[in-house]
Amino acid sequence: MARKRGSHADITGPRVRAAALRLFARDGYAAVSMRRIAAEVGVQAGALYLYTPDKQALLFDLMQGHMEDLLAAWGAESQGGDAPARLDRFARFHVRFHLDRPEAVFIAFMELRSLTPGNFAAIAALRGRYEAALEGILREGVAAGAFTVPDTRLAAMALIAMLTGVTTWYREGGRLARAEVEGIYADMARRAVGAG
Amino acid sequence: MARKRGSHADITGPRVRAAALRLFARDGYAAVSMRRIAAEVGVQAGALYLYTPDKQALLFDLMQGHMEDLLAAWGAESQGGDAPARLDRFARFHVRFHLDRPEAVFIAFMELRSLTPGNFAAIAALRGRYEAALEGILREGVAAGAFTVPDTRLAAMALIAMLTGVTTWYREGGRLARAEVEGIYADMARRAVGAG
DNA sequence: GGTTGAACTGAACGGGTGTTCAGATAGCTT
DNA sequence: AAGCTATCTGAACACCCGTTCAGTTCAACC
Repeated sequence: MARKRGSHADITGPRVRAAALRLFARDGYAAVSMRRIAAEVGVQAGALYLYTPDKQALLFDLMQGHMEDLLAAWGAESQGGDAPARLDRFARFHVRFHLDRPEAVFIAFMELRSLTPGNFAAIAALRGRYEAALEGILREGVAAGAFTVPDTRLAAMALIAMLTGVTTWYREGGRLARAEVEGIYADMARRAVGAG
Repeated sequence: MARKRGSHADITGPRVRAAALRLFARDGYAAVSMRRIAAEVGVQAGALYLYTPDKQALLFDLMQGHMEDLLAAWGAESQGGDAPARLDRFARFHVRFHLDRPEAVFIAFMELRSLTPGNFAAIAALRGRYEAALEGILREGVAAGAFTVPDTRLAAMALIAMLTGVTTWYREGGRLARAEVEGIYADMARRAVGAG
């Protein structure tokens, strides 16, 4: 047999990435085989190589796309306001963004070690830009006397870890609504840096 | 060939666990082969099965041991004091304990999905007890009017995520000493829950 | 100093891995 | 209606996987 009915690159390509995202998030990059991804898409393993040069590139593209989405989304939302206002927006944005794409977040965090050195460096650089964005807000707040933090780098890492952690326990339809969760995290972040 | 010179179960057993810990933490459970672990110990793959029934049990034992160590260590340190004092001790303890065993922490956090359902439930239960310990402190503090937290469960998860995050960036011999890091994290935790 | 048994080897088992590629087909273009 | 090409199959490649086990060797005991 050969070409399937109604098959199309525009359809299969995204389906390959979606299947890879789901499976990498659930079982981990190393534990997922190309055959498994292909089965999810309803195709033979060889067909995947029409859409990715290899398995590593599939992972890298997912992670890079996620980090670029993250930076672009924050870039669109970050402008204006003083440090406390921007920290509040950052916290809410971070929680919202991460709750919207738990699988991509999970992969971006867990599969760094599955990247080849070159790919790792590229993702680490993108991540560094995001961390620097938060640290910039903290430095600005410290300079303006609005925040009390002995070390802005440490505080930025601590806040990001705290906020990202929401994905480990939050379940849709649970006790708390998204908006409440956003608000509570933003409050904790604000207080953690000593803002009134 | 067969038995090595000076070989002994008392020596090889711990070496197997140490090698597995190191490799699982670095490359991930699924990405590490039994042959790789064996090579690290200086033994053939078959010999590993004198020390573990299978690969899954090797992972489970490492994780269970870590969680039990964690609970026992906190149990020995938790007694006495009011809620703010206990929260301070918890934060410092958590940071210190995690900085002492970054590899075990990494595995306990990352490899939950590599566990069989039964083993997962066992580890999740241990983890739940630890989270409950912190939540207990928070509830006590709220009842005494010392903390302001709208949701103790959320706050407990947020604090643990924040504190555990120290392992992702802290490097020995870096800019900050351990004691400083402990103190800063404890301050952030205290303020995050609205304690004076 | 001979015997025993714990510790380990090395080969094998069936099956899975990422990746390649010649060949087949479905749908678009002309 | 014919031809073309993007899309996909199915088999094969060389290699790695976790696990088992008969056989070998060394250290400790009697």
